[in-house]
Amino acid sequence: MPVQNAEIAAMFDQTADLLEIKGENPFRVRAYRRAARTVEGLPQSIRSLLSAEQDLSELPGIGKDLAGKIAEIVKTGHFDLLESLKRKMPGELGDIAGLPGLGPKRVKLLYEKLKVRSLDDLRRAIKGGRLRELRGFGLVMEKKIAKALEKPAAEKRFKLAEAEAEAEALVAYLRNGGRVVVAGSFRRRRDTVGDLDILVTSKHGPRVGDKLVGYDNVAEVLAHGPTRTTVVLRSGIQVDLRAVAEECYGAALMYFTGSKAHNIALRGIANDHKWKLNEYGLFSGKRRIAGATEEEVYKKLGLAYIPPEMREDRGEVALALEDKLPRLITVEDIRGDLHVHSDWTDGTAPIEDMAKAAQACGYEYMALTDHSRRVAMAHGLDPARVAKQIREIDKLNAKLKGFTILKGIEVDILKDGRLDLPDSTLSQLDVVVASVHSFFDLSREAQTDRIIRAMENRHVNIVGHPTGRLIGEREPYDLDMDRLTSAARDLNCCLEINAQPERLDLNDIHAHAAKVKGVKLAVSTDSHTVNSFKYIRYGIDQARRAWLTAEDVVNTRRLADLRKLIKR
DNA sequence: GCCGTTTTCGGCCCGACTGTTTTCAGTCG
Repeated sequence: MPVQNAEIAAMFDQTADLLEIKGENPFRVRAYRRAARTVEGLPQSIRSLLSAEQDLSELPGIGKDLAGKIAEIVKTGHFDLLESLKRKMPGELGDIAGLPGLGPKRVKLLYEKLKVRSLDDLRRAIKGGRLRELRGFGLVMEKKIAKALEKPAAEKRFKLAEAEAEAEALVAYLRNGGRVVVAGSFRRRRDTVGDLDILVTSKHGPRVGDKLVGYDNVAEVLAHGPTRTTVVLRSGIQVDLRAVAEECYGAALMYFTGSKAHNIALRGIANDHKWKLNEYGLFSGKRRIAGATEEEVYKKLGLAYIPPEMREDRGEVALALEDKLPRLITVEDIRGDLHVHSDWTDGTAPIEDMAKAAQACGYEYMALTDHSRRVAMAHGLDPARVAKQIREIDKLNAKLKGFTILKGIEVDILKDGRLDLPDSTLSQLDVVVASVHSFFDLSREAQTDRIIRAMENRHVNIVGHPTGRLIGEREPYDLDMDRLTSAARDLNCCLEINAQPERLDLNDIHAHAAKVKGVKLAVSTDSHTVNSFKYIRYGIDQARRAWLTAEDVVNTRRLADLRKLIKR
């Protein structure tokens, strides 16, 4: 089984954990972490880069040594350094370091003084009252750790849309005349959000922290200082509140938006100029030379303004230095939705209502793409009902002004890659979206073959929700994304970014990989109700994170151009 | 371990808060 990028990243992360506990040079530790992020965020698989004889040491944060180690892992499936570290100390030490209050130093102490090698060892040490006797530990910390062991912090990340609902309520509550803005991965529009980072500007900073502590939904207060307050809400989501003065707003917003790796890169640039960048501003000695707005700070650093969605240290800083950032797609660029259901199958509204809702979004067109017969639960259409629906759409189109309903289908991809409707039916349609709705657990090879075979049918214009994931509920099915995107390029078939908040599929990394290969994408809502068209912005969020421009997305085109573009 | 129009050696982001101390180390983001 070929090694995946994510597996290499995980090996590097674990290596970093163990090196850190061992007390290694912290910069060496950081190098492994940085490399893990680079590998993880790579648009292509390491395997394909190697077989194309690409020099891995050209990747950011990867030098000659790590390039060699990556090659070793791909070739052998093993990583010598990690394995020898694990021989010397238990691999689970990394898990222990994940507990609140426990970092590398204390874990090392636990291991050396109390022979704690596992979470169970730790439980026993606490029971025996041995923890509190260690230097740097105490009764309070012992209790905190015991509690965390008892109720393993559900390492939960929240869907962006869920976090948004929580954030909006909280922002409304905290509003105080100053600014209240949610930063962090929420502002970078990541598909899932681990915690809410809220920035407020106020002359009464400490009082805003007090107000947060008094919020109805607060379950626990983790920290509460004059400028920073951390709480956990009942839903389990953590909130970090930070108060700064107005003149620091821009620098603080950058600091709090992250990502951490992006911030480190910017601070490195500040360093090159003998300046210092922190959450209070950009400083030359003690003099603040920028900080009130983000634009000002980026400009002073010699960078173009980097949109939050790109701030992942995936090459955006280098592009900004050369003023070569892509112009990211916006919701306003979208001219139509190419994946829409009606009450003919599992949608809730008649075709006409869906069309009117789409038109109300300012769209020129939508493709009606109800399910095919195989998806029986949804009363999927057979050829006869498709024919009937086509006549219905013709009637509606004659009635509608300035709007076109495209005849379409979301045709089911069968287990062997054949389609659920005959070519004679598909050929009558304007837009064919082909999707997998069954047999999620095929082998990687079989699943990839299956979807490529479906794409080989020249009536197929778009592959719908290509990985099938449901965030937090169902893993993506096993796919060779490299082969899939190459096939999409060669066959001139589009891939979808499905904007349903629980799908967001393709994700940012895969969508970026597709773009890099020259594959066109469709950003669609998969709407089943008249109110779902608004989800388009979640799809656009991920498209922006994938660095897509309007050019990369087919449904930014006027209808005539769209027809030409998706024709095969 | 990475990286380089101030460097191939010597740097490597920066500050808040907590719990443990008696002036600060460790953790966290």
